[in-house]
Amino acid sequence: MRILLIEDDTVLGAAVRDQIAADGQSVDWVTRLDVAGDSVRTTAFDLILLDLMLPDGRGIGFLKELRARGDVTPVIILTALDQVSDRIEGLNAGADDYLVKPFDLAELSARIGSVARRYSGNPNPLVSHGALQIDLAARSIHRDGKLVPLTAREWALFEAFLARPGQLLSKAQLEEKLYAFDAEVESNTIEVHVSRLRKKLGSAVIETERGMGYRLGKP
Amino acid sequence: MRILLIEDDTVLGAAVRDQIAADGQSVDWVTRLDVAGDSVRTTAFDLILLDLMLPDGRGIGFLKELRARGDVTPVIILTALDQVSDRIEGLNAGADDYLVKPFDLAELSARIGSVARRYSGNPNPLVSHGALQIDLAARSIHRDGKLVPLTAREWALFEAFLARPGQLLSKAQLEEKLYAFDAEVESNTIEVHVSRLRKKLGSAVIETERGMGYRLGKP
DNA sequence: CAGTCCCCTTCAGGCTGCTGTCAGCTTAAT
DNA sequence: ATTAAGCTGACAGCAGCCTGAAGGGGACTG
Repeated sequence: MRILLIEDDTVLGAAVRDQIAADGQSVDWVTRLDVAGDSVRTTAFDLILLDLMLPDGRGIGFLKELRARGDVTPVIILTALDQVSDRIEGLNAGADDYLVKPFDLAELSARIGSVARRYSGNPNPLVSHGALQIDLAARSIHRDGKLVPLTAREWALFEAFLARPGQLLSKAQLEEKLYAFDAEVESNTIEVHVSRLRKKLGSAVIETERGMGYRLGKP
Repeated sequence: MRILLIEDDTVLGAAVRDQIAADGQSVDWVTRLDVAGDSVRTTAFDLILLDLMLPDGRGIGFLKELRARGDVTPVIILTALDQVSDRIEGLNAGADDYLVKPFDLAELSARIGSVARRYSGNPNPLVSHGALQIDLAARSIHRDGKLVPLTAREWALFEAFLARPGQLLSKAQLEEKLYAFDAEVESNTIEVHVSRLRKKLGSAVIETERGMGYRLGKP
């Protein structure tokens, strides 16, 4: 597991680094937020330990920025005792846990293990298709890392395409998928939903075969 | 949990008592050390909140005496003396934690929970989700540091979401979780419980996917 | 055993926003 | 150029969802 330690206190920093190393994890230790910013952009860490009082700014801002970019790397805040509001603010800003200085190194290990375990839970299998990442179990689609919410009908339609990638599907077939036998649709409903899907997922995702039907485009 | 509050300041004492009561704990409030001495001899408390400056002596002495008798009830010191020497003396005398006046009541709740946890065996791992801090083992949730009591059904429901954060869960799936196979629910029970959860935990916690189900919102 | 309290379920009314429909426009094929 | 086929903005209706209120029932107390 790769851990980023952001801490300007050299004594505490060294102690934490050694403790983590003793646990068999690898540590990158930086003492400034700007350096940390570079690190998280170039390396995918599994966990970030963040001190709140640093020479070049407050850690809260760093954390908020991180989350604003959509980064969900777990963060444990290390904070001194008298920063009550900071701690609450930290958790609200998206921290996963906090430790109050001075903390026990064994407790640090425990917290790291806890967070790691929480996040190593088997994630759902992801299907990639071009810029789209599809989590079938969660029914979520990310486009360029951003969540794209689909409505029920849109999902049903998109699922039909995903089930037969590259295969031509006539409107009649699609209607059959979307509407249990009995229901009747007498208009261009499929066209409308395809249009809505393309607007959300990108126009290249579904291709039109004039007179024949639709098919899922190549990634 | 039974808590003994030893504090001679009537304003602060009342505030602390109310806060603890709001957290669902029971409080005994005394203003003198001799009364406190009687209390600890007749009642088994789970936690003692101890002011250091009292009309009939210093709290440190009381604490030392307590420990000398082999009493290991956790003690949190409340002190206006923001002095390192006092803190150290308090901790050396056997205190488990301390709060410097004026302190945040939410912080007090958190500390109480923390101490309680420490003495209930290992510290339980805390899961943070936005403004929520969730103790899965203790089945307790703190929102902005304040305890939010959940009923059995509410917890079962919330747990289902926590198990698969971000994943879409249909009402059918949730019903399966809440009601062992046999039971039948023929109404909008899930909706009602979701509604109650949102009222307690914040409306953004659970998101509705119309026609498909619910999912745990992003922190 | 009566009394009390609180949780759970059910129901009903109100609201939201998805969905199907249509009209007018664009594109492709002949 | 003509025509068929597909695209898309707009909109009304309604299914699905939310929530306050009420009643039943279980657990606890005196």
